[in-house]
This record gives sequence, C-alpha cells and structure tokens, in this order.
Amino acid sequence: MIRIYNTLSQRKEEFKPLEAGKVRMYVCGMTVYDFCHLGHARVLIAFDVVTRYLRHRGFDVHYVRNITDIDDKILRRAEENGETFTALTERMIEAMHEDEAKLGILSPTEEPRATSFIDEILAMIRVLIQKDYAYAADNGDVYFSVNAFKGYGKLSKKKLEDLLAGARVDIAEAKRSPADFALWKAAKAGEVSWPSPWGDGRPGWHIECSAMATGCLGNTFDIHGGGPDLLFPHHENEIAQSEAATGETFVKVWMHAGAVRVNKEKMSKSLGNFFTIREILEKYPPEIVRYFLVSSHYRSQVDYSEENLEEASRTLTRLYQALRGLVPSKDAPEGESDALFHAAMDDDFNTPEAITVLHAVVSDINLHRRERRDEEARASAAVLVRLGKILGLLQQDPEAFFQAGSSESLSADEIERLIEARKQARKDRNFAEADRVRDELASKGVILDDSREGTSWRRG
RNA sequence: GGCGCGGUGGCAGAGUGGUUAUGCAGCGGACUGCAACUCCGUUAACGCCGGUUCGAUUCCGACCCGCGCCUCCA
Repeated sequence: MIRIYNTLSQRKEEFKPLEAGKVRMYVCGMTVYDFCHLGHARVLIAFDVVTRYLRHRGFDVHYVRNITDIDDKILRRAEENGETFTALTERMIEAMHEDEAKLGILSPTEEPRATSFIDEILAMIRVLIQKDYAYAADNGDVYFSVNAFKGYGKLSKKKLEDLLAGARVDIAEAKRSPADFALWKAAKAGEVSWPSPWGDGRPGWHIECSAMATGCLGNTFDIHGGGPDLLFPHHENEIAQSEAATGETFVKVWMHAGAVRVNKEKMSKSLGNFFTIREILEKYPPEIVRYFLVSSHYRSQVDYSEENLEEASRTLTRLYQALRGLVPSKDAPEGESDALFHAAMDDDFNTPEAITVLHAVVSDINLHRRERRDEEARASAAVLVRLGKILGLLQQDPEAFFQAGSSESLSADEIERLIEARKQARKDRNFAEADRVRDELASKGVILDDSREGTSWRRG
C-alpha cells in the first residue's frame, strides 16, 4: 500500500488512483523567463522520483508538466533584452531541457504550453462568467469572484476574512473584492495579446494551469504537485477556478515539495540568493546534485551549501566504488532489499530511508568481493543498480563517473602513462619514485586505488 | 497578526512508547612497501518545562527558538 501526504487533508493517505493501474499527475512547471535554479531542480527531481517509483510499481503514469510561456515577467524581460517574447521563451525552454537531461530527469508525458491553450482558457473563463463566478470589469480585465466560491481556502487553510485583514493583496479599483484575481488581463497598447469577448488581452497566471490540467487529464485527476510557494495563492486559485467551472473535484492528492535554502533563507528570485542549475553543474557533476536532493525527504527543506554537496560527493563515491570493476548479473530476483526499499518508498516516497537500503547492499557487495564470492557480488550489484534507477542514480559506468572530472590538468592518457611508470617503479621496489608519481597525480586531483586487479584512478 | 512546518550525536538525515537507523567526519585495528579503497570494532543525540505511562526522543500541554506562506517566486 502506497501512502502519500496530502496537503489538502494534512495527513498521509492511502493512494488509490481513480482508475486502477493508472495515475494522472499534473505538476506546475517553469515560467520560462530565466534559467532554472536549484529550487526548480528540487521539484523536478521530486516528481521525477515519484513518477519513476510509481512506474516501477506497475502504474501507468500520465505525467503532465506545463510551461508558462506568457506572463508579465516574460514580457518585461524580453523587452529588457530587446528580443521578442517567443525568442526568450524558446531559448529558456531549450536551456531547461538541457538542465533536465543532465540531471537525469525523465521527460513528462505531456508538456503543454500556456500559449497553445488560449482557446481552452477562454472557454473556461466564459463558463465561469456564465455561472457568475467571474465578472468582466470596466478596465477590460476579467476577475474571479472569490466570494462566490464557498470552498475558497480549503487547501491553504486560510480564511477569506484573514486574507482581507492582512490586505497585502493588490487592491485594484476594478475588483469587487481585494482577494479577487485576474483570469484575463487586458493588453496595454503594443503588448502581445489574443482576441477575446472581453477585449484583447492575455490569460492570468492561475487559469492557464486549470485549463491545461483539466484539458490534458480531465476534470478530476489523481495528483497535483508543485513547489512550496505555489500552495497559495496559485493552487488555491486553481481549485477555485476548476471546481467552479466543472462542478467536480479537481484533484485527489496535493503534493508540495520543501524549499531549498541558502544560509537558512529560502532560495528565491525575489531574494536574489538563487543558484542556477548550470552554475552548480560547473562545480559539481549532475549526479551529485541529484544525490544531494534525493538524500533528504521531498517535503523537508534542504540547505544548499558547498559542504553538503561535498558530502554528497563522498557518499556517492562510496556507492560507485562498490560497483567498480563488477559486471552486474543479468537478472537478479527481487529479494529482501527490494522489499525494504519498497517499504520505504511506499511511505510517502521516503528516499532517505530508501537510500539506507542502497548502503546495505553496498556493504553486501564489498563483503562478497572481499571474500571473493563473485557471483553473489554481481547479483548484489544488479540489485544496487536496479534500486538506484528508481532514484535516477547509479546508472553510469563507474569508470565514467570517477574519471569525468572537471580538473582537466591531465588527460586520461597522461594519467595512464604515469600509472605505468609507477607500476614499474614499484616492481623495482623503488618506492620513493612510486610515491613521487602518486603525489604528483594527487596534486593534480587524481587519486589512485590499488587492488588485486591493478591500479585504478579517479578524480577527487 | 492569521495559517502551516520544524528543532535528533561534530555535520547531514530517517525513525520509534521499552531493544545503539544510515551516511560523512573522528578514533582503534586489519589489509597495504606506505597510502588510498575495503573490512572489523568504536565514540556520540533526541530544544526547554510539566503531564500521561511501569517506561517518552517518540503521546498530550505550555514555553523558547528557527523557517515558510499570507505579494511575483518551484
């Protein structure tokens, strides 16, 4: 039985898909006006693992992750850059796909874009107006009337009165209530726009997700996910719009990832304390970044720091070290390790607990190797690779992992040559020379590992 | 102010009403020409104060501290 923490009920619930064997999931993706940062990676990887695990357990997962390719920030940035907004968004979408590929993030089943759902968006707004959940204001905007939807606040546990009391919401003259939000924004002169019954304009931020989610997955679907800062108002508004329009439950399970922090503060665009994925990948191999994120539970916050990445690096090194020079068995039957791994993942995708199973398997492998039980070692290696795959880890050739360093001071050929020289020196019992060679390599970031089979190397 | 989450050994990070998670780091030993890798052993924790209980890090209450959302943000 798989249990998932549902933000709506604030507890873990047994997961029962609407349709047996099938899972329909929507995750809020990027607004493509800048490069992805680590916070995006957090969400991307969290739901990548969810998808991988559910598929591993036999579910047919229909994973939809949208791209927001029209909004105020995009228009502003494009203008600053002196390029068209489509040039900007195309560039950023391409960059995002590169980042994802490097981090081993599987493509979603569908990746709808807001600009290709304008018809659906307009249709939904029309229904909302017909049902008196929305109104066209004098300024050309169309607003959702929050007071008209009685379930408003059920996701974020906020009361309308409290929201109004806080009153940091945008008080626009045209709104009937300060908490009302735009479904359609009237275009200013010269702005990109689409024609509508209420005048030329563009969709509001929230309506696009309602239109794309229901358009791709139906009025009701199983899982909706996203970052922690989308819970309110974005997801709350999605519920209001969708349920008001369809009269049906929008989503069964709401999942939210924890924030990525830097120096105890949330990494965010507005604080300017964010690190883009590509910046980080200049310093650390992608699998280490992935390991770092997966080594804490998806709902808890993680602190980005050099020390934490370094630790992830050392730990992942241990995992790959176990696989080094071993050819995993063709088919290793599922056993106790798989059962333990599943038990951890069944409990709200408890990846830190699942990783302990990986470490136990590593210990098995190392013991088998030490005692020269090659078949057992290869069988355990197969288990390790199989379980690692569910987390998107350990799929590389170990040598490739160890030798693909950024320190390009020495080529692989030069390293091999020095290792040969050291081998000869050791044969001649000239240990001073052998150690000199080893130190020379170490000074250039190359660590040697001697074993019965010979000497291997890695970039440290 | 409202709502929500959290405080675990040097660090990271799970979990449990009673039996040392796990990893990194440290320490001792084995292996090694010496190291590295690996193995064996080992040190070390549950914010504070009450309550419930035979027994609480785990349940309940208060308190302190930190974080997030309430405004665009994954």
